[in-house]
Amino acid sequence: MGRWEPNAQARLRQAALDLYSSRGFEATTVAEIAERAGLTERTFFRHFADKREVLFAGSERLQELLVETTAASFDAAGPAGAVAAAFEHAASTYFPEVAFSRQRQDIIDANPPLQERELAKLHRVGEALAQVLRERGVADLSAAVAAESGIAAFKVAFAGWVTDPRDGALINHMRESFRAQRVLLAEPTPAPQI
Amino acid sequence: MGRWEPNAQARLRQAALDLYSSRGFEATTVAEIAERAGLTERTFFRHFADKREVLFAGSERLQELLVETTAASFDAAGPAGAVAAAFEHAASTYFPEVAFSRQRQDIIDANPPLQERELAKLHRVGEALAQVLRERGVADLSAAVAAESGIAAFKVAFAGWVTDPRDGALINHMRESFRAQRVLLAEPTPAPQI
DNA sequence: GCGACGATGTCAGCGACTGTCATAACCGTA
DNA sequence: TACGGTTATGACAGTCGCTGACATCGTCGC
Repeated sequence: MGRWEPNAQARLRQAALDLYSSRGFEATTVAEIAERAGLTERTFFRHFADKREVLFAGSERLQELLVETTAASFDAAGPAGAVAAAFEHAASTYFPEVAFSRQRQDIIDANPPLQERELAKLHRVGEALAQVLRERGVADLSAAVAAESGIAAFKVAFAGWVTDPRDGALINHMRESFRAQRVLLAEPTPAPQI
Repeated sequence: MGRWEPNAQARLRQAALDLYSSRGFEATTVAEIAERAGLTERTFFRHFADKREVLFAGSERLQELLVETTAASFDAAGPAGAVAAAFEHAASTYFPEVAFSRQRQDIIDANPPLQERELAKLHRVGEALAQVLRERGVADLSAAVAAESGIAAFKVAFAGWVTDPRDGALINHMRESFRAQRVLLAEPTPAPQI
């Protein structure tokens, strides 16, 4: 396929991860990444849209997975239930080892530009899930709220998992997070006026 | 204050908004903005951290407001209730006219980099609200979930408002969104296994 | 008036990202 | 085996966002 060695993209990703971890994201130039991978800067930008995207390539898979499982469990679980079920299913099948996720998250947490990209990816996932719900007859408002609320619970669960892996597998954090959400919002306190 | 004319920052912001609206965000260079404001590119970056920040300067005010009102209504409303109350209060006091918000949102919606920045700002608001709750004895998990869920409802409400202003004031969208969230998550459907 | 201080201008430079064209490897086909 | 088409890469130039360093202008207190 490539000109010389195979797996150009994988080599670029590995080189980027190494440098981001050691020198830091900002202090790493794309030229350095390319050089370490035995390629040129221009080639880097043919494989990744920008310097941040290296860390997020493959996230479409997660979105597809969530869309599929949400659609699959919608009839039985309803909007919010289907979204929760999808995230819990993904928690036990999609995510790599804690150690890897942790290393990746450390890089992201240390760099605002990367956090922005991560949030944007999650937001797109939310839009995709809302779309699934809408296609199944859920009203616009409810669909959006169910999807965004699912994202909210996921964010918290994932953050808790990488922060404190000794609490157990991601699936446990996920269940806890969704449960806490139900408990908190089930309280019959209509927001009072100020 | 300034060297020549006053209100340098306001002039820069206005110039940026005009150009972003007419030519588009990408097609506008910082040099053009500065020139239109009668200043230099370097001065632009003394007033705004980057090209995107022009659209988000002042968002600290919203965060402060939300933090204050969440703290104020916590005792009476509890975690989720206080967050909801804060957003509903902000909805009726903070946000400018629909027309202005709409124009601004059009710019943001048309440019992924700006969406990223907006999501990042909202995320920081969520962190601040979670911090408020934690300081009042709410457990980490519950605090984070309550705050993030509030952000979720707010996002939906705001999007609905700027999309369909004929549905009424932002406060109405906000109440509807939080109500929908309570209804959706109150359904006694524990997420079933897949 | 004079000196401290804050805001602006000027200049040089790095690095992310893009467009364009040339070139080297791969693939099927004759 | 030679050939032509396709695809990935290299090479080069250029734009633009953004920063550091230093000079300069205006304002304010004395």
